[in-house]
Amino acid sequence: MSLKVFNTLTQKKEIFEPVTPGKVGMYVCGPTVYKPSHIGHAVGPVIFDTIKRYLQYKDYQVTWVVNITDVEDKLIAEAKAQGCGVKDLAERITVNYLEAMKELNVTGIDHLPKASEYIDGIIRMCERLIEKNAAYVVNGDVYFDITADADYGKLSHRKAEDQQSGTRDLAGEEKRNPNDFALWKAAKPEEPDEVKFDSPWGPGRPGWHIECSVMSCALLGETFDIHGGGMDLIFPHHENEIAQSETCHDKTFAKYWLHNGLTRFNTKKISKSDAEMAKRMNELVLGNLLKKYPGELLRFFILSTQYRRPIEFSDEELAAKSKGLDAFYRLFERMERLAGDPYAGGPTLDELHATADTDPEKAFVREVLDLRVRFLEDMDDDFNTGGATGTLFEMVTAINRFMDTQNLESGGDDRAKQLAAAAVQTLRDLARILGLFEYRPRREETPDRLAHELMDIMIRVRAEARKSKQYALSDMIRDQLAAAGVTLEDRPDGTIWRRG
RNA sequence: GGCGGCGUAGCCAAGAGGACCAAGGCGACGGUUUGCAAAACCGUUAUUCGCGGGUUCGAAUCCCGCCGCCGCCUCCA
Repeated sequence: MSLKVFNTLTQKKEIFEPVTPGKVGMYVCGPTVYKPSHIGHAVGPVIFDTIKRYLQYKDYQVTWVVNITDVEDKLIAEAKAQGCGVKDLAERITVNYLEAMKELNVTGIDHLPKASEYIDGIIRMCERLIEKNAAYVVNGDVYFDITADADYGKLSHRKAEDQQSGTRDLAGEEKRNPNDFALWKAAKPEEPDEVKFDSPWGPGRPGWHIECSVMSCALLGETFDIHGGGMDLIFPHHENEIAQSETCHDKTFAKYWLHNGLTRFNTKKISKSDAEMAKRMNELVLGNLLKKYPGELLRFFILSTQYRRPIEFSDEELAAKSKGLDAFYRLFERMERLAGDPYAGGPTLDELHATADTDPEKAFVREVLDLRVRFLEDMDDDFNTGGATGTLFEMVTAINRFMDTQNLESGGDDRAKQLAAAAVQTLRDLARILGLFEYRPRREETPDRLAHELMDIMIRVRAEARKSKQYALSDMIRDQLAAAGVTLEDRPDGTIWRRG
């Protein structure tokens, strides 16, 4: 099996072969840190974190870079509006972003370079492009001349002359071509000193695209494997990165371009600059969502579809996904009752494979192993996490069925239990690739000890009532607990309770 | 106007020429189990893949033409 990835550049699925065998460099455009991140910003990190996990599973050594753009027009405007420093604002929003990443179990980022820390490199790249006659200086601004790049437009598959010119006048008279873009912007007198950097062209700051070219080159080299980001970045951002990097180095910039679909809300793309959307942004800000929903649920929600598709965000859909996740948590709880540990260790399914002796055991092992193959085939097919999560559900059903038919709760033999535990391990090994079920379920906050003791008493009293067939009483207890948000389950090995 | 994406059951979502009279999840409805529930399991819920043509022995999958939704072309993950 070989991994195939959809490359925006060629618009085809291609077999993945890294530039250097065994190693993968991956760069993903991160946030401009001027306002708190919303759910749409989580999609990229979650999917690329999963991609990194899968590449590591396939034994690649992966270096993942996510940039932080901390010098930019919007930051300056927002800092002014808030009456704080640009740097102060950037740091605050960055911390907020990283907290959300942690909750989403995005753990794979190796480098988080900030544009403000690469000013020297940015200036050097500008100089190099000017030397190569691919850039020109006008009144302290430096522009890239797109006619210097014969391939310009190859990523977004568009020709500059076919484009409708923007409604906004971008001081176009300074530029030779309307599509030329700023590599360096001269400082304006009213801007704060902290965003004025010295350069050969006078004080100023980097244009929007160049920091990615410089930082990716510094950390991953002139050519690297995967460049990712949201679909909305294809043009002009990524197109311009390619133009300046390839013109500067005369080398391929990134081999594979992966773009995730955009998140919608009421069928429209989530955007901070959309007025209607801005009104409801509180519902979409990651910090708020994470107070309402576990990070694992948001991650699962994002991964339950193929990353190139748009995702429609809604509370209803999240509630449905949450029900789905519960099936996994219940299986782990069931395992815990059987083995004392939801994530019980022991021999793996591969080790037990040869020793399964009865037909049901053999069929069970076979089924789980086949599902593992399907999971990996799905992941090999352009990281089809939607299909992969489907096989995980099928695994849950297979394991539950095996537990049922082998009567594991009312005795059952030890080797059947061992097989069930090994199957749960297999399930978790795969889920780990998706960044799921790595930790003990946290779906309900730990109730205090008193609650536990009271529930124990309640359950014992109800058991007595049931023993003497006083069902009216036992049902009353159950109904009233249900009304209080506690569900009882009478199982062969005793009654358990849970919230919700 | 140019470029790109999407349209599969009530909802979400895999499948991208034959193993598909289309995975899986949520929901709904039956059944097993249970004192009754809950949970779990089993079954039913798309003879059909936006619409119309075409290519092919064969199409949800390829081609052409429509229709609808969305994105980019201006800051955006």
